[in-house]
Amino acid sequence: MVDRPDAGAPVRDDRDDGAPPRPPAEPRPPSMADVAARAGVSHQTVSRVVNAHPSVLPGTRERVLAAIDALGYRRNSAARALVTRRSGVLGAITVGGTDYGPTSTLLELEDAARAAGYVVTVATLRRGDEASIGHALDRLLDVGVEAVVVVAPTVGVAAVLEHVRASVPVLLVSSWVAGLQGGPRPVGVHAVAVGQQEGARLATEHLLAAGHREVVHLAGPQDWFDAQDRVAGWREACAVAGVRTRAPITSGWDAADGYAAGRRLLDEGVPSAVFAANDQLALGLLRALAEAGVRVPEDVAVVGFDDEPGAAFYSPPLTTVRQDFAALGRAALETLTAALAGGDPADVVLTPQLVVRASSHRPS
Amino acid sequence: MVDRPDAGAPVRDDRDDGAPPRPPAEPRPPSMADVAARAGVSHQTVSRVVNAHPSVLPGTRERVLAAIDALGYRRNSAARALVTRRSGVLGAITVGGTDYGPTSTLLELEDAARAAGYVVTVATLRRGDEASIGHALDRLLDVGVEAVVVVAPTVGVAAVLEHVRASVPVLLVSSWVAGLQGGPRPVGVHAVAVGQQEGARLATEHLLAAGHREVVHLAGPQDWFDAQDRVAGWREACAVAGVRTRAPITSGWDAADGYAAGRRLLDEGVPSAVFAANDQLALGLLRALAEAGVRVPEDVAVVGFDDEPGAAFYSPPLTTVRQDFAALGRAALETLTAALAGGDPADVVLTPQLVVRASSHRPS
DNA sequence: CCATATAGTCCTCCAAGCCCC
DNA sequence: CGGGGCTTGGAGGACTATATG
Repeated sequence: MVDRPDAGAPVRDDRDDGAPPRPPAEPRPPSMADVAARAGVSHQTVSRVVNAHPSVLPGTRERVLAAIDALGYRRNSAARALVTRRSGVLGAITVGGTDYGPTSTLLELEDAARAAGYVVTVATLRRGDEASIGHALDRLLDVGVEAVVVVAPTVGVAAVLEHVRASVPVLLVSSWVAGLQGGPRPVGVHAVAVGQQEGARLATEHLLAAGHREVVHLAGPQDWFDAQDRVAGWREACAVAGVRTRAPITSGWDAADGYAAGRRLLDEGVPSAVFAANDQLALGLLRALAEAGVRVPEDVAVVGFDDEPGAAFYSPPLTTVRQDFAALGRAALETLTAALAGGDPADVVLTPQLVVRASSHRPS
Repeated sequence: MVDRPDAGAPVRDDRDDGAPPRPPAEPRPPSMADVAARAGVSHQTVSRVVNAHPSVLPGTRERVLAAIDALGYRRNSAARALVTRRSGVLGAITVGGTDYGPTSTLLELEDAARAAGYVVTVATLRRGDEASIGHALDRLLDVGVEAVVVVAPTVGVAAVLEHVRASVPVLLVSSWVAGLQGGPRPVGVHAVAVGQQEGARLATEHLLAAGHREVVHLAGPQDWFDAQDRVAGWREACAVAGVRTRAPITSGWDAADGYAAGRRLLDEGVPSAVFAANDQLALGLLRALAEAGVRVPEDVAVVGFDDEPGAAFYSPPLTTVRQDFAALGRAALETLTAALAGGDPADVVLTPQLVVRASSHRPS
């Protein structure tokens, strides 16, 4: 229901000086001054109305709102950001393409951000190398984000964060402690995470409790903090149970990697239990085992990580570790708002949850 | 390597009038004027340098760059956007949570946008109802996006687009023609898509060519343009082959929906071929069939849509329709840049590709 | 050819003005 | 006549563009 911008607008009294005729200025969106003129008030009053300031008479407010509606006015975010020094924009860098974990985290983060009145600008990277992250960060800072969230960080962020020098708060969605061992954490850098190590421990303990004497780990790329943490949790659980470990099989995050690892296990000797670092790896593994006629869970028990949407429908349905991405997104935003308010919020670590399905049912 | 902002900065000669002492202003990021002062030039010259304007002496440029580096200056995007009327930001609305299609499209769009110097602000909606889309659009326009991309549109966008009245170009990633039947397309609204109807036809024809006399369609939610188009393609292929169709089984997009549909088929009578509207539906269907001891492809042939990352590793590996999301993202961005340049780019429809795997191998 | 001054962008904050009781 | 509620005008804010030295 938006009228044409100039419908009924008061005629501007162009000064009749000998100034050269202006070029036929391309249609400029209506400004606060236009609204003010139409409503017969000052631009300041219009500002008060749009910012819900109390000191405006109901009648005046009505007139202003009518003018706003008639002109189709929207306030100019650039001018607003310029003077308030606040853009209302958060930046998010995610690594890992369309993988379920990063995608869900971003989704929930954006949801929480929207609820808090922010908007999220993204840089979705395929690879987490230093250069990519550096460029992405630069871009985001260039467009004036108030804070940056790095989802699914790889070791490359460490070096990059030195460079940023905390011109805005930075939030890592990752277990920091395990990540950047050694160096002190730069100021202005915070962290929230679901306990990856704990999740891996849960998965491994589940298999060990079922009587398996060895749990092979199919690990993710080791330049990911999360992948490192999952290795650590697996190792820890095995150590506590006094079970020996072979070196984890390291690869990417994809089903194809899981399939390749499965082939390798079939060659080298199939263990009775495998903990895969994510569900896609587990899916590929399941496929390799099925092709070889190895039964799951009768011959091999398999556990994944993520509980991605299809996991309950794999063959067999996959036991896995679920992360509460919604809670993670909320925690991320709370941390960020606290940091933006000048505080120094503590890190948050959420607890993951084991979801038991058919792929791990029977001990050998 | 960023010095503290005021290191070595020239002392400002505060005027000695009786003005009240300013409050200890919170540390303001360095402005162009600060850089200019430090480099001993005017702010305009600094502007020239950062915008790679030719008319600057090499020596001057050096001094300015040194000052920029020393102060850790970055240009203020708000001020820049204010005067140029260009934010460098595109808005993207996606519907469908973490589903592979929308996610991939967004990823590739962002990639193309970055290459073109844009940054993308997202609103990731779970549901595509009118209110959600309307709010999301409002938010994006409020932060000053130059154009809006709507990924995976549902019928709700139609009404919303009336409302927007083309204050910025809008791009639908969807087959428009099939979508908003009837009403004329609003000006400033463009469309790019992978031919959904064609993809569905390819899938159905593949099954029919293998000798199946009936292809049951497991459809997606019918408030999605894409779901409607896939139904149309399936129907068209069946009609051409002179094969009768039962009403498609309509549901959501999830594996659980596919599973439920599978159970229903098991009750009502299992056809020899099923075309599922996406891979997750097919996955759920495969699971239901496997549980009932129905073999795929021996007893039932199954084809999906999307070729999501795990599809090649389902049991059995899934025949499906692949969409070139990278090309889609590029096409989207080309269309948008053309529209922003004042043109009226024609719609783009890309061709999908059938990927044949084990799930459809044998005719009955 | 290079550099500077000046105007203009649109908004928010601050101080001052108006009005009416 | 003075005060509170409502409104106004003017001063930035950081940058680009258009003349001017």
